[in-house]
Amino acid sequence: MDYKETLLLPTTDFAMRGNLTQNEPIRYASWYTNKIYDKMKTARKGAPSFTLHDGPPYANGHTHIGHALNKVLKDIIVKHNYFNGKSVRFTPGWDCHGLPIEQQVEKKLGGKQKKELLETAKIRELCRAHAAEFVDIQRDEFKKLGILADWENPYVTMDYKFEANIYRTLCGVAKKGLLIERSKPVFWSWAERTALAEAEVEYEDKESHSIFIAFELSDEAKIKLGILTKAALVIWTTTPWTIPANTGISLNPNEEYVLTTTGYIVAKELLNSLKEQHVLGGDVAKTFQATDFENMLAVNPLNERTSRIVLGEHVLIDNGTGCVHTAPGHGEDDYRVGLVYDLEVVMPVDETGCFDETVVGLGLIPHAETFVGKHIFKSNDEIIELMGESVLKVSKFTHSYPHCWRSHTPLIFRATKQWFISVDEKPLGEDKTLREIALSEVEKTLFVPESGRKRLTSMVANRPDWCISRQRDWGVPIAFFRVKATGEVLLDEKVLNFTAMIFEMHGSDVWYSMPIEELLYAGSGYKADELEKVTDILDVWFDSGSTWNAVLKSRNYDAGAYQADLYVEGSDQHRGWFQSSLFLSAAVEHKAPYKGVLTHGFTVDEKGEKMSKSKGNVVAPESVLKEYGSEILRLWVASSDYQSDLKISDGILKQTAENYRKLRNTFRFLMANINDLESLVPHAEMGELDQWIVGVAKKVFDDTHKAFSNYNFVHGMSLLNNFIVNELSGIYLDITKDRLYCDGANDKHRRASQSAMAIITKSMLLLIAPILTYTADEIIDNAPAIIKGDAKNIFDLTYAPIEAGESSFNAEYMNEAREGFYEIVDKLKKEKIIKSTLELVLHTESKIALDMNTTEAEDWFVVSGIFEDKPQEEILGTFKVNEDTFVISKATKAKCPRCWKYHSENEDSTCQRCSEVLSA
RNA sequence: CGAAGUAUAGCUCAGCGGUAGAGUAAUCGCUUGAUAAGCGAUUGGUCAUUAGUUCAAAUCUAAUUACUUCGACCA
Repeated sequence: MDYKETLLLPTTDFAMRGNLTQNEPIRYASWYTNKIYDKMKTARKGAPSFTLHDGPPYANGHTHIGHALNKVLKDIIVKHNYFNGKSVRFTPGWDCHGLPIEQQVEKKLGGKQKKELLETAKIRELCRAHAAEFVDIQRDEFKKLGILADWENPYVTMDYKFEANIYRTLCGVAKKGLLIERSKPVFWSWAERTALAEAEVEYEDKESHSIFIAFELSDEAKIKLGILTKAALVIWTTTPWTIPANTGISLNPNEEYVLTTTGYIVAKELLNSLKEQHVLGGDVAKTFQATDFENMLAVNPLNERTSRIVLGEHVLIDNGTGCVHTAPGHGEDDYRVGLVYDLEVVMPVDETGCFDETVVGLGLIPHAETFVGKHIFKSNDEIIELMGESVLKVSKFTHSYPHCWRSHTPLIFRATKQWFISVDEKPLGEDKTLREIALSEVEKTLFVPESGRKRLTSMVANRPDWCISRQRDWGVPIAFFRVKATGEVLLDEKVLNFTAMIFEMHGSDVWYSMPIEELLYAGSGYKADELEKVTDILDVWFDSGSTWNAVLKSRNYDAGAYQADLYVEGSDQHRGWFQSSLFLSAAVEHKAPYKGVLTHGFTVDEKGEKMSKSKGNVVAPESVLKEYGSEILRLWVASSDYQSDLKISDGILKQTAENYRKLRNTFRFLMANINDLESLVPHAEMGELDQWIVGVAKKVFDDTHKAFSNYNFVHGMSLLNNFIVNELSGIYLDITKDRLYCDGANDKHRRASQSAMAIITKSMLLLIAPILTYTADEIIDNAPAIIKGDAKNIFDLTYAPIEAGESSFNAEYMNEAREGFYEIVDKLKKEKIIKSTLELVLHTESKIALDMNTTEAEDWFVVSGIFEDKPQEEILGTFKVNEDTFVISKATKAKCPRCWKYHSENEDSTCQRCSEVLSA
């Protein structure tokens, strides 16, 4: 007789294989059509809230694996909070303005010349369309990852209302008195008449002058230094045309400088080299520290203007003279040191690269009138000539020099009027500066990992004023009116409010298309023809830095609360979004926009190297979805340590897929085993092993849950995985098979073990639901009522910790016994002495083993008996636990044909238990 | 060049002063009543390198190397 039919074998419709690549898109589509995100909001109405504020990716190009990591991580965190009963919001966003899009559009148009033929308004229209296209593309790509968010109402920084709110944030900063206008040098192409970005600069060879010039110390300085002779600092430069704009000379604060017998001052280190070059002669007359010269004055030999001696770490002593010509209007380092010493920014060059009236007004060059309108590069020789004997040496040489990438003409550094947010001013009504507010807010913020705090702190502490203006087309305009006559900017609140209102209705593009009179409200009292528009746009960091205001504080989105609970971005955003958001929020609201900041590393290949097309190690999200499915990608995110860089490769994904199968199959087996369970057996009535596994599960799930709540998913997943492999699947699910399959359906042992499994299944299901949401939802589709209740899908459920009572089971001892037993069993099997452990019985003096319920103890070892007396049969092996000996021998009874335990009187008849079950 | 982070078995990660751990992969075996599954056993590491502190270092300190990120018209 075949007894298989009389057993209660596991049954379920939940497939062993997920077939994820096929099935995920179907389920995801149903989530979106059934508006699951909205239902999640309804389900947690009135519950405590959790706001994760999404940082906007740039709406250009397809998403890569780094985007996928970022959004999946956010999704896991949001869902973890949701499944723990919180009311969650996740409004995704996109950054839409900025140069890269402008450049893409330019490329499509076929070059800058063609672009310049178009009106700014038309260019902006094309940029807008480009960004909109990629918002759609990226949104679809994110949705394929199973991310639940308000995809219908994302925030898009080019939306009219959004642009208006960026502008309002700017006005808010201005209202606090933190907005200032100041000159700052930028890369400038005089041929193209435009500022350039670093990426638009190419280095090419150029022939330049090499010129040494002596700046005589002022008489006052000489007196202070006790110098009676001629004494001139010698500077070296390759750009004679910047000498008119000289306002300082920089020395290295850590160097010694010498006065020569011939009356020149240079760095001691460089004296010999300068003598060899025949720049100057003589010997050391006197030695000084650089600091001796600080704030003293020298005289510019070209125009007799004074030049302040300052100290700067940027001064190198590997060439030149150690005395660096400093013109804050024409150099980045010069500008910075100039800020420290408050040097005057002189900038007498117009946008075409010619000297302007300034040279006359300030008397920068003798006979200045002849230089007005003259190109700077054509003025070099004349300027050198005008300095006469102060020029110690002139030569020419070829070096690598920045050039414009389009016109291939040499660039210059040119100071232009820019808008800054002053970091060291106090916002109106506050007694701390913006920087101090930001720093104290960083202290209050939660950082994951903690090292982010230090990183952000040092960046906030050291950053200069924030230059927020850009000379570009595609951005939110710094929409201020300037009075033509005075240059003064109108910050009239009513004017600003009206502009914001117009932007809200028509978008900020109208700044370019509408005439001034229409941009002013009726009855403003200002005359349009006396005003001009500021045409600069805002740095895109200002856009994203405003999202706390435009998204969380405005009522335009259902996006959660300001301050957000958490910001989650890559570690590069310490200098980006975390900082721009912090400063704007601190400026206007005097607090950080976030309570917590979580950063993750970058995705790299298996060797830890960054992905690049040329290396061929790029893992595209699309190919992962096609090969493995989004669940595998999500599990990869959860099982990787995101605090440092995340390695991904095909091999790593294969391993992740294996782990997924283990998880999936464990759930399948659990469900299959409890499919006929209708009510739970109380904990006190469970067997020792059931109580034990429930207790272990409780501990593990509590720890896992805690790890997840601390955003430590790697650790949680590893705890969970260990439990599943070792205790649950490895032991408990194996040793309870006899009672589940062979006992009567309603046998108490069977029902108790099923109850333990049901308790574990439900808790574990909700634990992994934030990560493997697709799978959890599929499980609910196939789950018995004892798990499912009246839930329609996984989103109807909430995680609850296991409530476990006492367990008397001595797990440590019994585990050791089990290991000792299986070592011997392995040998017996390899020697073909036995095929199954059920052929064996144990004899022991162990109180712990003997005190257990006999069936429970047999099942623990999967043997057919445990006895106190000595074996009659041949001893097959012995092992010890502590001082207790266990002896293994063959069972004396016959194999029951139904349950395979050696409990029968003969091989043809079933054992007593099975006989009873069969006759019932 | 400067700042920050990371480095433990082929892979993913624990351990963070007291004799190197788990899972996975690999190898071998059992099982066909979880079966494109399950169970067991075995192999595998100078804890990046070097030098210190200490009775004792994977763990603390310093330097070095490799990789990654950041270093303002660029998201």
